[in-house]
Order: sequence, then structure tokens, then C-alpha cells
Amino acid sequence: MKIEDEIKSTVELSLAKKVLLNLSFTRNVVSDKFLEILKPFDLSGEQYNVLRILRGQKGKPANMSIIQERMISKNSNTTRLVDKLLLKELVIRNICPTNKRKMEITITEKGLEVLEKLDPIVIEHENILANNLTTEELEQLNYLLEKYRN
Amino acid sequence: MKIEDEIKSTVELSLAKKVLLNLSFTRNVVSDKFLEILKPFDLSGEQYNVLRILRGQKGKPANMSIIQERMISKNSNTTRLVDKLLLKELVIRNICPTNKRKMEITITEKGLEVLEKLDPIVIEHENILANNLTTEELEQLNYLLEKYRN
DNA sequence: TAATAACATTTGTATATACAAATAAAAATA
DNA sequence: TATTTTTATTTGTATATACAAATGTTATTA
Repeated sequence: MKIEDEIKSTVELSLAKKVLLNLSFTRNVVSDKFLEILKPFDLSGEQYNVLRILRGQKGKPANMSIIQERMISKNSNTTRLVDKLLLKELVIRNICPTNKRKMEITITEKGLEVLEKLDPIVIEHENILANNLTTEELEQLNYLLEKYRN
Repeated sequence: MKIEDEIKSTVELSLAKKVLLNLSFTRNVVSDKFLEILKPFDLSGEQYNVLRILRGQKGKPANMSIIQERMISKNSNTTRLVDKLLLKELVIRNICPTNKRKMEITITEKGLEVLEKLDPIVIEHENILANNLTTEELEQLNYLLEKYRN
């Protein structure tokens, strides 16, 4: 369905405006679907994101700044996100021995297990969406998104 | 910059995953820019969105359900959004005389003035982004986003 | 080396989001 | 017309986001 029909616009929209609305709307649709996937695992989108960043460290701990800069949403409150993950015992947090300002966050075995359970479901979600486009179209979409945001 | 560099990914990403991350990341970048625009006007993104929906009614009031279905983010709490707009005297709210369950929300003169002040700034924002692409590319991006979300 | 600046993270506060439950009115139906 | 169902909106509650200010540590420099 076209974006103007999705939001039942009563006014004529410029192409520039349509692209912006379309971008936000599409992202909301796909992230709502993703949140459905995460719900039974009691994780928010950004909590999942942090876990994946930590797994990407391959055993090495990550400090708060590293997590921050790798997050998709740069404005999240990393401290409180990690607090939540700590309560669920999905990560551990230690003061860096060589620099007491820094915290070292590491994903636990339990955290890795949650991700492993999620992996096939997440991949399926990604593929269901990706299958709506050809490989060339996916590459084109990536190219256009990168170019668009500047 | 490519999405894998933006989020400093340490692992290899599939094309399907890259598109999804790219979509979220791009939307965050452009909506952060938009929030900067709204900040001096003391409006949140969704408050602005509601005002625009109400202006689109061209004098006719809108009830809560109409606002809800036209919003980009379907999970917002429309009641509390309208509460905030009421406090700022940008809208008025009345019980529908023919159906007491319904509320009639109308944008005020003050609300219209705020939108009019914002119009040129918002259009500039849209155009700065749109100018990164050709007309054909913008149309292609719209097409791909619509097809991608299913 | 004492004072100051820079860095890394946390805390506070207001608002927004997500979603279930409650309320209240209207419509359907027995 | 009394009861039930549906519709429209609000309220409650937990969590998330946005962003400024505070805290504590390390590095710089006078």
C-alpha cells in the first residue's frame, strides 16, 4: 500500500515529504514486527541490540562508550539498559582495573543462550522482509538509504 | 558512510540484516535532525504529527480514532498527546454532540500559526535530504520501501 | 604537585511509548 | 426494555527516550 493511503492523508504530499513519511512508517512497521518476536524473550529492541554488540566482542568486554557508539539509536541510556540486562543476568559489569572510570560489560553464558535461541527467528524475520525484494533491489535500497541520510 | 561502518560492526552482516539496520539507522538520523527543528517550538515529533493531521481536516474536527489511524506511529497514546496540545492551547477538545463516546479535536488559530511558522523550515529539511537523490532515485526509494514492508 | 581540564559514566527529571485494563456510551439482540 | 456486545476513549503502570547536570577518575599544565 502506498504511504499516502497508509496514513490516509487528506492533503497532496510532495515527493520529498512522501519519502520521509515512508521511511518512518516502514521502519515502524518492521520494528513493530520485530518487537513481537522479542516479547516472549522479555527483551526490548535496544536490549537485544546491546546483547548483540556484546556477542560481537567475542569474549572481550566492552565499555559503555563502545556500546554507545555501536548502537543504532544513539540517544538510548546505556547505563539503564545495561542495568536491566544485569538484573536478568544476561551480562556482567565490572570496573576496568586499569581505568576506574570505565566499566567492562561482558555477555554471560545465559545471555549467549538467549541470543542463540533468537538467532533463527531473527534471521527468518529478516528474510521474510528481504524476500519481498530481489538481491539487486536490496542492494539498491541500501545504496539509496545511505545516500539519502547524507 | 556504509551502515556497517556507522555502527562499527565487528561481524559480517548479511544483506538482509544490513537493509534492516540501515532502515532503522537512517530513520534515526533523519528524525534526530527533525527533532532539532521542533525543539525551539516545544513540540515532540508526534505532537507535530497530530497538529498536521488536524490541519488536514480543514476546519472539520477529528475524533481520536481518526487521529490514531493517520499517525505514523500507531502505538502512541493519542489521549495524552492531545492533553499536551490542549495545555499549550494548540487544539480544543469537545464531546461530540451526536455520540457522547467520541471526542472532537480541532486545531486552534494558535496551532495553525505554529504550523505556519514551521512550514518553511520543515520543507527545507525535507528538501535538504531529498536533494541527496535524483527524482528518479526518490521514486525508486519510495517504491522499494513500500515493497519491502509488504 | 596543586589546580584545572578532559573523560567516562551515572543520576535526575520530564516526556514518550507500549500495552493491558477500566470506563462509559451506543448498538444489537433476546 | 433489560441484557449483552461493540465502540471510543481514558487511565494505570512499566519501560524507554532525551538531555542536562552531577559524580568520580585520569590527564594536563602552570
